[in-house]
Amino acid sequence: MKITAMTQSLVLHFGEMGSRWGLNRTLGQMYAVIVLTEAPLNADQISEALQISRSNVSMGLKELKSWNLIKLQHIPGDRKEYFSAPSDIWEIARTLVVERRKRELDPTLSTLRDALMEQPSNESDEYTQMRVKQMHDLMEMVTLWTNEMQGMSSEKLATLLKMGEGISKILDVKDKLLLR
Amino acid sequence: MKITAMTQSLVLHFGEMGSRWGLNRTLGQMYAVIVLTEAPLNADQISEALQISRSNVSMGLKELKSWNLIKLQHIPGDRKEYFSAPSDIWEIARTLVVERRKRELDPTLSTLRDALMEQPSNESDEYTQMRVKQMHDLMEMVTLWTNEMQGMSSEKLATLLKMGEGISKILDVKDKLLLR
DNA sequence: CTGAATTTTCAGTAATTTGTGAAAATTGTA
DNA sequence: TACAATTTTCACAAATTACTGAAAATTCAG
Repeated sequence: MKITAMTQSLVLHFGEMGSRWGLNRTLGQMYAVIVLTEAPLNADQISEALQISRSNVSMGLKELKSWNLIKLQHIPGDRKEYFSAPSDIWEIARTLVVERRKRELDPTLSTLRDALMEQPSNESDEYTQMRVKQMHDLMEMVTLWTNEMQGMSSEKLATLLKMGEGISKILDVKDKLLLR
Repeated sequence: MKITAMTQSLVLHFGEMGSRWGLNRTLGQMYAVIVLTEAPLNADQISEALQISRSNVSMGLKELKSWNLIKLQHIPGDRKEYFSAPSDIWEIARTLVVERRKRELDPTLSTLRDALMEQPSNESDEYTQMRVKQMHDLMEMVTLWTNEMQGMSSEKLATLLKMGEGISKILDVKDKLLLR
């Protein structure tokens, strides 16, 4: 499959960024081409578009599946598997947030909890546990938020995010009008 | 410098996580020991605590400086440089968010803008641009939010984050009571 | 059930990233 | 200014991660 110059340059950029996003170059490129192309793509097309081996594509697809970022579909009369990204960009964002949380926060939260269970052996450990507690509480709040986000419709999420600079004011209003 | 068993196990964990956080193993370990230790540390102490070379510490500190994650201080009568993390965990979180945004979002936002300026050469490019527009708008909103976050006090940030499941309700209330 | 089409696995290699020691540069005090 | 203490740089080595082709496994139409 041939890709346009515009797609090509975007694909290269997302490849560069891939590693910063906890993926890697190839995964970034693969997801870019899938997201930016309207029609579902099969592995051979991706392999050709990105000039990477078929086996590399297979491994990449496996990874993208584990991130829940792609949808598998079949085309009548064609035995190949075709992949596409959700058409709703908010759905992609929601998925990314929750999957990153799983990978970046959950394991740490569990380790922090373990550390809090231990008996501090001296003042140094007491300070350490104090810090651990702070981190733990913060991360738990972030987890609550990402869970909340999962339950929100794309419309509501868009509204919330659009509030941007308004959020601080809403907080004030809430304090003043609703909770006292 | 000797570190306690508790700190040791936390340091190892943060090392593991380091790479998932856009840092790397050593950087994760270094920041962990700095955050979890009450007293400011010098490069030799870090080198000894983590069993890594002095030059590696130097490079790591350089990187942590570029992330604005550590504070340099001097101890009277000692020529060495000592480093510590902010005592306010929210300050650390704010810094992490803005620095990650700089590295993970800003460059992409700029690339997406460029792509939107181009003239689509066919329908395929038109679809691509539509997707690019969606991503661009979403990322711009996230940027707005992180900017907003920078201006918020730790107390306010904690209040906001604590709202957790309440956020959705606040949104509803805002719609009903305040904007009509 | 058979076999061609398709996908996955995996061992070896290639590419990239990280870590080290030695040397250079910088700092600050006497 | 001179020099010892300290930090930084950098070329190379070590470790890790990513990619490939070939072979194995799976799928499904006939």
